[in-house]
Amino acid sequence: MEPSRARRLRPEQDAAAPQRVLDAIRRDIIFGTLLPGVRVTEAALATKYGVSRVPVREALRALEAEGFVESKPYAGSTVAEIPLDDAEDLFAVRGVIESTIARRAARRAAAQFAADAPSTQWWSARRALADILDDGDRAVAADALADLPELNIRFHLGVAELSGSASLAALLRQISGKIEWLYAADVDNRGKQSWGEHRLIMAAIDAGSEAEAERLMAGHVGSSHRGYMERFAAPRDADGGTAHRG
Amino acid sequence: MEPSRARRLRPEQDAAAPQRVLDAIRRDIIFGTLLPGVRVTEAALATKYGVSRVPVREALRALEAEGFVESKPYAGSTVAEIPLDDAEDLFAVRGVIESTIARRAARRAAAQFAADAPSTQWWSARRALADILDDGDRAVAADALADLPELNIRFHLGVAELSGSASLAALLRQISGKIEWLYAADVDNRGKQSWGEHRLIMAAIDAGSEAEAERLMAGHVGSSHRGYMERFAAPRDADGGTAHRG
DNA sequence: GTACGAGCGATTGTATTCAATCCTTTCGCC
DNA sequence: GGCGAAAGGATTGAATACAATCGCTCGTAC
Repeated sequence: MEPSRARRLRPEQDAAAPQRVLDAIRRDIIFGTLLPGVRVTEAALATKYGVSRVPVREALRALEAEGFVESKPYAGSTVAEIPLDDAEDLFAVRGVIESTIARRAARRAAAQFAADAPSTQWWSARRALADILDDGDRAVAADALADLPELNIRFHLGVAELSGSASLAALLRQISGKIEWLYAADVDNRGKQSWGEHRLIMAAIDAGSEAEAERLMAGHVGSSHRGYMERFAAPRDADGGTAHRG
Repeated sequence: MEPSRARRLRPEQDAAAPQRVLDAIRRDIIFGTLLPGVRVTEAALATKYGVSRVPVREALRALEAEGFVESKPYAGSTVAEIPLDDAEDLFAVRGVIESTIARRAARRAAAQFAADAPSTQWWSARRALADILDDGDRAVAADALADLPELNIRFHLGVAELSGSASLAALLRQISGKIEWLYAADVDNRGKQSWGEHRLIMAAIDAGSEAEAERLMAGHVGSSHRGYMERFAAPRDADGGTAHRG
């Protein structure tokens, strides 16, 4: 299972190269290494990550679907603008998706405990969530706030996994990148408090309380929403218009 | 330009081959030509559509992101099951996305009419919607219900275009395939009535009535939801379980 | 007769190669 | 001196070639 480094004498066949490149580029965009408007060429990325252009192409297509880059035929790709205008909509939709996910997860947890033998898949997802919660607590204790955006999105995706709804999980995955983007911009403000709410949500899911899990998740997302808007949207609220990208 | 039947002296650079292949495969899945569980190989698809494996790979990746196929490394892709279990969630999320889109579209329409010169982009989107509405009316009049699923999704995507929210449009595009899938399964039942509601929504948007547009769109999606569930989910409701795919 | 393992065919993942298109620069003309 | 058009370089899109992996079948041992 593990890619031993001794085995890599010639292969270069990772079978995960596109995913690795995708994560790396997205990370660079989210944390500001790649600034909006910058043009990215396939050849440069291929050289940077030590692969050929084919995996890079797949990664760029995925990033385009996620809204991180914009491409035109034969004209290349550029990094998209930070979606400030869309933040309001994004939070609204995210609230519904995540609330539904939380309800589903609680229902499924109850079903798993009722059954004689919980499914292996469910258990491994639950264990992964426990680890994520511990890692996040350690990061908070050590003031390592830079680690929180990734842990945050992994927690939410983990809950989606636990919910068992493939459609909802795919949808959340679709917008997870932008959520992380917005989260990273506000992590120094609300990061610690926000992380603390995760254990309450987890407890409600474990208890099988559908309504409680849904309510807590809605509140969790709503708080992030308000915090973000107060910090970033307030100055632009007066003119009532959108500030950039027409 | 045209793919001559002579030998491929020149490789025919379409620059749109992946999109064409993507639409074709998705269409085959939606309309039942490709049945769930069937294994699809890249080579076969490449031969069928007269392209190489590279564009086929891109199309398969996109289909995977949309949830139409499932892939494992080195193990190939299979057509996913019809998402009956997820239909409930899908309709719920879709309701929020489309309601928000309708509200946004009405707001933007009012802004366009208030300005001296509406933007070219807005006008072309509005014109396209008018054509779609006419085409749909003709299809209904001619009892050509098979045309409605595609026209339906084009109408809703067109409204998203009109809303000006790139995030919401991308999100709707993400689930549009499955919406069309569900719609096609129920078009003989609710197709005509459902189509008639589109002009009411369009009128509310043109009038700039945000609340009205949102209300109508929520009702429109909600009706589809109820109709679909009454037809497909009711028989399975008694046993309280999910029937397939765990 | 059944279970286990090695060999083989089939299929995917990536690299390399070549054609088509776009963008920039420069040359010619007004 | 300014403007327009064509040529060249740069970059993307697709096809072909090759390496790595998986699933299946056949053979063998128990």
